[in-house]
Amino acid sequence: MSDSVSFSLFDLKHTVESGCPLTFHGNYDEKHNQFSYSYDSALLKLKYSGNVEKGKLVFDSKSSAKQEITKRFRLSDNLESIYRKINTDTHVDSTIKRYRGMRVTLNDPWETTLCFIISQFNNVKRIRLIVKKMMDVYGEDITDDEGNVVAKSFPTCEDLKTATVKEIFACGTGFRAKYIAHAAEYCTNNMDLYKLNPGNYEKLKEELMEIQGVGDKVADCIALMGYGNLKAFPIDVHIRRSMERLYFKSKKTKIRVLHEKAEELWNDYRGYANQYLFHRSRMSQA
DNA sequence: ACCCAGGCGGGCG
DNA sequence: CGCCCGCATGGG
Repeated sequence: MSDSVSFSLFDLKHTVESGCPLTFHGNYDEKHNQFSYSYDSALLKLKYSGNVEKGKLVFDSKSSAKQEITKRFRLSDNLESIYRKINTDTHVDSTIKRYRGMRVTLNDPWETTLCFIISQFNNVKRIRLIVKKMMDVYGEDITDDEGNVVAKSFPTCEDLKTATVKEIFACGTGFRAKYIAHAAEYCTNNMDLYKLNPGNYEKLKEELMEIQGVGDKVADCIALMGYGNLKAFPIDVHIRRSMERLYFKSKKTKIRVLHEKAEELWNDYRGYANQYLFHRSRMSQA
């Protein structure tokens, strides 16, 4: 038995290939327009039908799946309205047209934290490799009706809290291993990520930065993709280059000034502007 | 071979 | 404070 969620304006491909946590832990099949990822001890398989303007996601019936999908892909966001708010210049305009329907995703806070600690000084392809390895080693088996292992769950911070730095290093995490071990321990014993206030941008970011290995940029990634705070604006090399070229005559500009500019231009929706600018920059580089 | 990748913490001035 | 450096690893 199957169920579905209808949407207007949603691009599955660019959304799941945007470098969000789903990119790292899920699997996208472009040929069949399908995406699968582990959720709630099961493998959730989505089939995309229709087009970017109007269509539906079809999946095997499960009580909480509909709610999960709507929430995860932020299908309740009014994208047209957000586009109007961030469309400040011709570069943004052409970017939102090119990747029309791409949505910011809302992911589990711990999963987002782990993914973006791994992301530092790294590239998307290798982040995915490392995350998959971590899932393989520390995740729990997800089985089908016959008992075959069809996937692994994403490891919780508790799943990781007893892991040694050496073991985590063996997953290919490199110098980030000590950060991951600390984060798992800290988020299990000292900070409950699920009790932070998603709406208070400054406070949220400040609290996230108490975790070793979480700095300004990673905290913004977690605030945006783990808590859904659209004021968050992660500044990485791609964003930095794009903004310096577009708004600062290609001059080297301080991170603080770039944050101020993003707030001035896109205000409460700068996280969405970030997603589009980042994606365009990364795509055109590849 | 060389360069870069969704940066970070630590150390120094 | 701000700046500079080292850091694991694999793909172009």
